[in-house]
Parts: sequence; C-alpha cells; structure tokens
Amino acid sequence: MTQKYRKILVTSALPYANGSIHIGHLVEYIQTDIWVRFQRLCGHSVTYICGDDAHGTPIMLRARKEGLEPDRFISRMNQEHQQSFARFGISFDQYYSTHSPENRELCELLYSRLSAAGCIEQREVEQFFDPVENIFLPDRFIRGTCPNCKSPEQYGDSCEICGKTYDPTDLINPKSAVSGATPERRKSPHFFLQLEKFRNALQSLIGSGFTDETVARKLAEWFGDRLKDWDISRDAPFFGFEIPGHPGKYFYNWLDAPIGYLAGLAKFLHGNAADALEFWQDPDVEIYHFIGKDIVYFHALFWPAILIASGLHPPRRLFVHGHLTVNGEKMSKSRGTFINADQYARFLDPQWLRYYLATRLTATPADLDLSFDDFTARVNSELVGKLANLISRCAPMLSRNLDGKTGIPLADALPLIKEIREAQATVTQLYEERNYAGVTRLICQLADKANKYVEDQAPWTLIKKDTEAARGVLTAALECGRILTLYLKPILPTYAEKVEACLRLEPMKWSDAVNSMPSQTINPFEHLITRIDERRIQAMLQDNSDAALPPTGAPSTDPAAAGTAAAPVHAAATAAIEEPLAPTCTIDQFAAVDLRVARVLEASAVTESDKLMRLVLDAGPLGKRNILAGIKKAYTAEELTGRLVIFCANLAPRKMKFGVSEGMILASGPGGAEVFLLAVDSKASPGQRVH
RNA sequence: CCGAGGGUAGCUCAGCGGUUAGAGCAGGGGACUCAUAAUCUCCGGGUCGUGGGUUCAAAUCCCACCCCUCGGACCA
Repeated sequence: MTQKYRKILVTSALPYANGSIHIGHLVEYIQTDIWVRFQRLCGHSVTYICGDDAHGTPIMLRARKEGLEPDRFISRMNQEHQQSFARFGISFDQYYSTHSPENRELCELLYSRLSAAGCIEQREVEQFFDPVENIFLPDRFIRGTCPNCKSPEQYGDSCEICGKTYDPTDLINPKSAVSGATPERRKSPHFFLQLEKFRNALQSLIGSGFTDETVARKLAEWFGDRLKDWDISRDAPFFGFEIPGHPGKYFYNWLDAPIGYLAGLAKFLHGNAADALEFWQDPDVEIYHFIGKDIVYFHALFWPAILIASGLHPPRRLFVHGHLTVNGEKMSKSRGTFINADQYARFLDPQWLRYYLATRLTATPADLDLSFDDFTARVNSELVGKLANLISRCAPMLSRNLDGKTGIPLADALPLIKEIREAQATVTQLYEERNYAGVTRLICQLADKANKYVEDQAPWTLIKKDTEAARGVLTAALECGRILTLYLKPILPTYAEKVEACLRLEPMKWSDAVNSMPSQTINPFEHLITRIDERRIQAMLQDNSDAALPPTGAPSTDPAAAGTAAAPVHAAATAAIEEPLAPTCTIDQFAAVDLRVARVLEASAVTESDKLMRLVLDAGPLGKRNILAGIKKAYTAEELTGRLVIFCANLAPRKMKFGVSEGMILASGPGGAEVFLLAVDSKASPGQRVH
C-alpha cells in the first residue's frame, strides 16, 4: 500500500460566466471532484483549480441587457456559480476568474513570449460590423437568408434548414442579431497564432498518451492538413484584456481562458505570475485538465502550443468526458429536461446525483444518460437498499440490545472482511483510471456479500442464545459497512461523514481500510440517506421558476467548507410538492373503478407494523370486507370505529404480510401522519356506489 | 460525404479468442423480520444488429451492410 507521494494539479474547465450551472456542467465537476477527493484521501497533495471564464462579447451583451457593468455582472455570476458548486460538494482549492489582475499579468507575459518567439502574425481581416452598437459581430450574432436554400433567419455560419455552411459574408440580406441593423463590412488588423509551427511538438505530444486513444484518433484528423492560424485578437469594444502596445485590440477570451488556470493557481499561492509558473514547471507536479469533448481542440492544440511557445511544458494529460443527455435526449428547455443545478438542489439531494453519475462514468468520452427511472432505481436499490441498509440494519440492533458496544468480528467473517480489504487495490486502480462505474459495481457486489453474511448469521436470532456471538456478527457487518463506506467516500463525502459519526470514527483515510474499527460504544443510529420519492423528481421537472434559493451560507473558497456547505435545501420543499396530473382517462376507465361507501365496524392497529391498521368494513349489500390500510400514524382505532369511509370495492385483493386486503380506503395527503380520509355526509349508507 | 463510438435479457450495462454468455434493476414463486418494504433464495427471460469470412474454437478477430449517438467537413 506504500505509494509514492504525489503532487497533483487538477483543473476543471472554466464555466462561461454567461449563465447558470446546469446538470450537464455537473458531470465534469463531479467527475473531477471524485478524482480529487480520492487522491486527497490517499494522502497526495492535490491542488484543484477552477474559476469563471468571464470575458467575451456574449458577456458584454448580456451585462448590457441587464443594465449592469460587466464587472458587476460577472462578479454576481461568480458568486452564484460558487454557491451552486458548493451545493454539490465540489471541493475546489481555488475558484477564481479570468477577469483578475493575476490573469492579466499572465496573459501579457505569455503573449510577450509568444511574440518574442516569432509565432504571432498580424494581418487584415474583414468582418461584419454593427454600426448601431459599434461592435464587430461574431458569426453567431449575424442572421440572414441562406444563400443556398433561401431560408430566412439563418445564422452567420451555417443554415439550420439545408445544413449548408458558408461565410457570414455570403448571407443574403444580413442583419445584426443584436441591433437589427444591416452590418457593414470593415477591415481591421488581427493577430494570429501560427499553429502550424507547432505541428511536430503537438503531434509528438498527442502521440505519447496525452489523451486516451479514441480522442487521439480524432485529433489525428486535424493534422491531415496544414494547421490553421488562430485568431487571438478581438476589436474594441470588447470585454477582456487589451493587448499591450495595441490600443483597441483585445485578447480573444479563448486565449485568456486556459491561462486562467494559471491565474487561479497564482491566486491560490497568494502570489503572482512567477509563482504560478514556478509551480507549474515543477517536474514533480502532475498536471491534469478535465474537459468536455467539445473543447478538445483548444486544450489539445492551442493551449499546448501557447505553453510550448512560452517555454512552459504542456500538462501531463487531458481527461475528456462526454456530454449528458436526459432521458436519452439532449437537454432541452422545451421538453423540460434542461435542469439547472440549483433547480435540482431545491428538490433533490445532490448526493444522489453524485452517486448516479458515478455509476455511469468511465474514462471514455462517451455521452452518458441521466434516465430518471434508472436514477431512482439505482439510488434506491443500491445506495439505500444495499449500502446504507447494511449499516442501518446492524447499528440499531447493537445499540438496542448490546449497549452499542462493538467487539471483535466473529471468526467466520474474516474471509469476507479480508476479501473486502483486498478489493482495495482494485478500487484504487479503478478510481485512478476514472472508472467510477467499475468502482460502484464492485462495491455493490461486496455489499451483496456482506448482506448475505448478515442474513446467514441472523444475528436477530443469535442474540437470544449467544449475545457475544451476535456482537461478533454485528461488529463484522459494521466493519464491512465501514470499509465500503470508505471506498465510497470520494463519491459520497457527506454520507461518509454520517457513517463516521454513527460509528464514532475519526475521518477515514484510504489507509484505514486495513485498520480494524476500534472496540467501543457507537453513537445512536441516525438516518444516513433518504430514498428518492419520484414525486420530487416530477416536482423538480415542473419547476420552471428561477426563484432564488434561500441562503445556505456564504460561498466559500475554503476547501474545508466547500464539502459541508451543501445544505439539504431540498428538505423544506417536501411539503409543497404537488403531484403531477395523471394522463387523461376516459369515462369508461373511470367507471371501471367501483367506489363504495362503507362503515368501519372494527379497527385495530397491526402491532408488528408501524403503518398498518386492520379494518373490517360493512359495505352493506356487498357484505364485510377486511382491509389493511396504511393509516396507523394518522388515526387511532377509536377515531375510526363507526365512521363512514369511501373505498375502492373492486380492487384486486392483495396478499400482504399480515393478511389479504380486500380493497383500498380513499384518502389524501403525503402519507405518514399526514393522511386525511375522505368524509361522507351522514345520510349516505354503506354499500352505495360513488358516481 | 468523412471520422469515432456503440448495437449483448423488458431497462442499464459487464464480458472483448476458449468451459453450458453474466450482473444489477424490473417481473414471478418462496424465506426472513434486524433494517429507510429493506435483505436472502429460487425461477422465467438472450438466434450477443444482419450477412459472409478466418479459426479446432468467435459476442469477442476480418469484410460488407443496416440502425443509433457524437464529432468533423465552414468558424473556433
């Protein structure tokens, strides 16, 4: 288990400060965070840097629309982003911004090195210019008629109708999407990075495991032709950094964005450009960028070229992930599957998403699907049913009957415990390779075995004959649960904390897998994690409000706080959940349900159950009916006896643990103590049908 | 049009040259009652996209075709 101490620098891509964080973004941050937490748990030094990509025309325009100065706008957005990330437990060491003095210094420094290296070329470019707004227009801000199929209102780069691509200057009757004015053509000098000069360096970089093979194959396509020069400048007015010595010229934000990784590092080091570069150049530091497959081009070509030209080394590896789809399709606002991070957190536990995404994440850049049915099934059956259940079935038994004292695992459990411990090598490798799907699969298999062990030993029976043997079984089971929780800790830090609290453990480290749990008195058991109620998902999907979240603590750049700041904001939403309207039914379908009035003749609580009441109903001509109803927490036997109720009389009888139930009483409410029986006016008589 | 990835049980996927193709979930039967109705057990369920080929042996390798996803082809 002795492994070399590693120094690792990790980044996630900088989200654009133009909008909120959505669950598509979260794939990357959760993927990165799991890896980062895993490495930290192993005792390695990890620096996790991120921040907002805060420059560019879209941001300038968006700020203008909101009547704010760009600085104000992006600082507000930065706060919002940090809060969203904190809710999902993303443990950045530094969350910063490309609009920062450190980044300006670094951009100017690297640009001067690029210039000195002779790989910047200046030449004239003709572009559309909006004479009303006084800005040069990016292609996507120009609309016009397609020169090919004549469809109106097409973007400046390609036609959505016929698929033809063209230059914005080819558009018939072009208009500015910003002001509606007819744009003029204007020429202005631009600066280009001559990428072709780095062909050999880039090819050898990519040929040496910079990305995984599928990405490398894709990249190989780019080398087929001459690598095109990259326009790194933009004309004023532009929200960004002015290029020194060239008034009215700004760095394109895709130049300063990756440099923003270095700026975040500088900020983290409480230093300047030189400190960041020194850290970056430390040959012992492993540098990894987690990115989406959409920005491979920038990170595999431009960014390494910038670094190499500046006399810096490229990062060690790029970890590329796919995009998120929801229920098999691209996220879409019209389909209601475009889900913001805060919207999710208002209704659902962030841990569920962390777990579910983990079960679907591998090292490949394949897209992954969030299917809500699968999401519910896996969280409920795996996370709650297997993993949490292993502890929740043992800890309370130990507390109730054996003074909560753990002992020594029973000898027959040792092979199982050994097997779980030995799995750590595989778990480690799977995490390292970012195969979290493999991690969760393996953990579930082990949890199955541990549950089977408990089942086979039946400590609830054993405890009557041999308390110490029962203690040994429960200790063994808890030990299994404890190690499995450790294995899950990078994915579920909050859950792991709860287990640690329950078992009275110090925060576990990766090396604690092999150390036995101390013999001691555990704390009273507390609920570890809630199962998913599908109604919450429905409620979330129907929530279109952009309502602000109640404050859950100040956004924090303190990594220790980041993990705990994710308060369970969804809890308050429970009471307000609305059930979605069921699909329209026909009159015949409605008539198929035979509802009858009945009088409760007898009522008695089922002692072995915490929910069920046994009722005998007088349904008039239909005779007596035995019904088991889940209303024990809401009504007493006395309240029920003699009252009239409505029940479904033609429901198929259902065999339940405590007998057959011959119908269902009608009531409203979410359940538990909040069940409200339908009342009937007193003149109604048992057996009457409800129409 | 080019490229990449995928098509294996109802669903999500593992297996990627070698015993009768697996898991979880869902469905059905049984057991148990410690647990957040959870757990354990048994059962049903697959011409491994289609057609060829290589091989003693193919879900696994090769070729062709079909279908899905993503990317590129213009800008970056």
